[in-house]
Amino acid sequence: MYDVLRDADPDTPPLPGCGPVLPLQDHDGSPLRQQIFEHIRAMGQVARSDIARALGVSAGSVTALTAELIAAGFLQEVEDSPRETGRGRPPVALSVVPDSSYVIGIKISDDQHSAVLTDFAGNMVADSVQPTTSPRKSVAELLDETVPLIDTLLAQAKMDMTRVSAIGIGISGIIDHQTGTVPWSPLLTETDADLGAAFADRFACPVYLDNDANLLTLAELWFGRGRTMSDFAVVTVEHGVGMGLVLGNRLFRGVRGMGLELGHIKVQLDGALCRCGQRGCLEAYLADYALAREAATALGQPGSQTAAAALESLFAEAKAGNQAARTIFERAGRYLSLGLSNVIQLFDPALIILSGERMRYDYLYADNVLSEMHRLTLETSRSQCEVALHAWGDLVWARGATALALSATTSILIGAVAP
Amino acid sequence: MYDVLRDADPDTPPLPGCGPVLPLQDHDGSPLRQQIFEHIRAMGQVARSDIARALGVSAGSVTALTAELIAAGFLQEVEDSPRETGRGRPPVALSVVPDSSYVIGIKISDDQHSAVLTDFAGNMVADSVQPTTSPRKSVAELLDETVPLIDTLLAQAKMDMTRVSAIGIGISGIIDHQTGTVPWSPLLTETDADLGAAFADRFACPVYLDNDANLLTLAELWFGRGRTMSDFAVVTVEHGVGMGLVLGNRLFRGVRGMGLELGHIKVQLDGALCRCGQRGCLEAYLADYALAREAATALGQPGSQTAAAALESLFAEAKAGNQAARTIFERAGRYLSLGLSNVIQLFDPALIILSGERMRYDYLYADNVLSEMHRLTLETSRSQCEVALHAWGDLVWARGATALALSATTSILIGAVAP
DNA sequence: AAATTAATTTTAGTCTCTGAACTAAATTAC
DNA sequence: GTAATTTAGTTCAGAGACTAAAATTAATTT
Repeated sequence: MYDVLRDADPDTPPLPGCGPVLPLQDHDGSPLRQQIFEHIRAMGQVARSDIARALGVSAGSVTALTAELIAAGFLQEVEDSPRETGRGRPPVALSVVPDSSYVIGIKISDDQHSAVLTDFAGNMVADSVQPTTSPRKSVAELLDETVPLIDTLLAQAKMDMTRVSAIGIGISGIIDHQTGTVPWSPLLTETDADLGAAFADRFACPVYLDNDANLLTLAELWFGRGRTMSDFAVVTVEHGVGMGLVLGNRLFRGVRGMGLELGHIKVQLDGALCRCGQRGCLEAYLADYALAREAATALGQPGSQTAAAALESLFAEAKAGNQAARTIFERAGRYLSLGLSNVIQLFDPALIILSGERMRYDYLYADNVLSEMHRLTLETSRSQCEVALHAWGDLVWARGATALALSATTSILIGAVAP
Repeated sequence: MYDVLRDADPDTPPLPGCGPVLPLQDHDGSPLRQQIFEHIRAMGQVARSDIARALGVSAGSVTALTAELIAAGFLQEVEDSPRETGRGRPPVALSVVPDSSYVIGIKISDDQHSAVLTDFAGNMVADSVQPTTSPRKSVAELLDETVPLIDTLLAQAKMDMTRVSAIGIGISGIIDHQTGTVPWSPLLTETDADLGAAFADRFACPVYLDNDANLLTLAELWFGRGRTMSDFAVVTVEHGVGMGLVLGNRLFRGVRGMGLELGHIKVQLDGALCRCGQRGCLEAYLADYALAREAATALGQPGSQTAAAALESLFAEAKAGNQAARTIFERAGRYLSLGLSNVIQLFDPALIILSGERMRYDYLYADNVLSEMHRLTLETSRSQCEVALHAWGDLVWARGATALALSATTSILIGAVAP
């Protein structure tokens, strides 16, 4: 019933290119030059005539604008002609010049930081991971920790910072994407930290910030299943319960940029205690610490072990047939159904992607969770919501951060190409 | 604590004009001609120079485009100059020619239909109400019932259909705004009724359809508090619990046009039975039939009376000090808090308007509902959500329907003005 | 080799909107 | 009362972004 996606799925050859494949419904804002560039990157390679047809613009415009982009070094003609079948003059495919620009994506975590270097065509060129000791630190300490991370990355690709156009950074907490500030994060000792500016200063490079859930959503939009969907939701269950939403190929960040806190919608009056201090939050029934708490009670496990370890042993117990352990997962599964059903009821997406690194607790992602979700949802026949499970490697977040940097960098660089 | 708005509030003189006052953030799509027209209508009357400043366009463009619109009969210069204070040449205000076009808004209900005639400047010119006997009928019967409704309306304004440019219709149920079809409605015997086409045929006029909650939201956006807010949510508690959302001055209808079913989000696993057949829906704790059901149980009232009557006597009992009646309202109030808190958590609006005709059960709209809502919400200091209570007359829905027709008609008529 | 087909390129506009110069109508300074 | 000052509105050449249609190029058929 679930549509399970894995990174190295052999039977689904990855689409060429990166970024959303479908055109924006509302693509008035961006000039045609940028639309053409983004279409070429999304398709991997396309001929001018196909671009004209796909975007519904005249061939003359495509010739003129691609000529500018070729002259500026962002596009190139592909030598070997891919299509030999046609009758008339063979099309000449265009593609993005990969090393016309690079971006770095960084994910800050409590136990390790990861980084990815991506070229302008969206190819992952290098990656590095750096363990960290203290989960919570000052901005200055964080900056110092990031230097070797980026050094390793650049050394791997035999590059230096001068060719990097932007850095995207993901960190959990309350993030103000607009200003690049962090009102609060569990990983920082400061509040209202001007993290974006601090990084921009240190690395002399534009910096873009966002939270985990949005990064994951961008990763789906740029590199995953979401590329062929212009509207979808992403739900992730990890330390907390997060959600992201894409509307018309664009990340929706909530009216004032702080919405989509799926983990803290209330699913029970006076319900279970959440780490946010309130009661009845969805997260309090579903996140790792919630299950670990129940494991400690039901199985008499010591409360001293980490949430991850408690969860592992709870999972093993359930697998071994322990009924109490199973009940814990089952209840969590029912609450997941309820949460997903509420997402469908409010946003009516055509697709929900359950994404993240730990999508592997069968009990949580069993078929009956899905059927319970549909049972809890008022759906007209035409609008059954599809649900896909996408287990990524641990570099997803950093890749999502490169998508963030890439999309911002693209409009700047391509917008600056003069006629 | 609540910001209570009433239609005839003496201390808040109504803003002139109609429609959103704030410009669209993303107003690339509409040509400048339409932007100028809509700005003039929103302001009631403005001088050309003010338009240029407000929209950030050159004065030359404003002169040229307004000249076209004046020639086409949509705009006029206002004779008496309103501002006498300035130094230089006095500005000449422009305003919409009210009778350049008219639209009709119709609300279909179970017990009565109402209609409003609005001129192109947004003024309500006439209204009529027609009782109906059977709550559920065929499209053909509905059409027949609508004829006298519209006849009365036109007679009142001494007009005929030839001057009406569009009809907006609101009906409860599952409405497909795009196609004008009604997959299901409690007021129709047919399913998948092509209601829009049927009306368009009968009245020889473009017809636009939408559901109650969206109409109410449009009424707020065009004529109410929402005019000065480009992003807000509307929540209404009537027969059911409805919700509407405005993002960037535009009505957000959910990804596929069927979302925002706030009444059917689940707030309790295996909770109270909802009329949709499922359990634990917010509506099952909050809508009139839910309260009436509890009233029947707690007060031993006969189940035979209407929900409205049961609710009235329950309210009277509560007012008189009946503890059981009070408890019913109190619990409903807590669930309202919970529902509002979930709206804030997911959408993060700056304002929620509690709107509708029956905003008068103090117990439901008491200050402690509001404080409970804030208590249930994770809010950073900068983003406290404001809540306003807006009690409209029973023509709100029909007025909202005129807004629907007006916005569609405007782009057609103004777009057709040739240079 | 000529006809046909399809992909680009060129060229001559069209549309929309801006910017700067110019006119119009009032107030204020002397 | 007249000139300087201010603000509103008008005119018009032209930039920028595209389009439409003719011209060119390069292959496939016949």
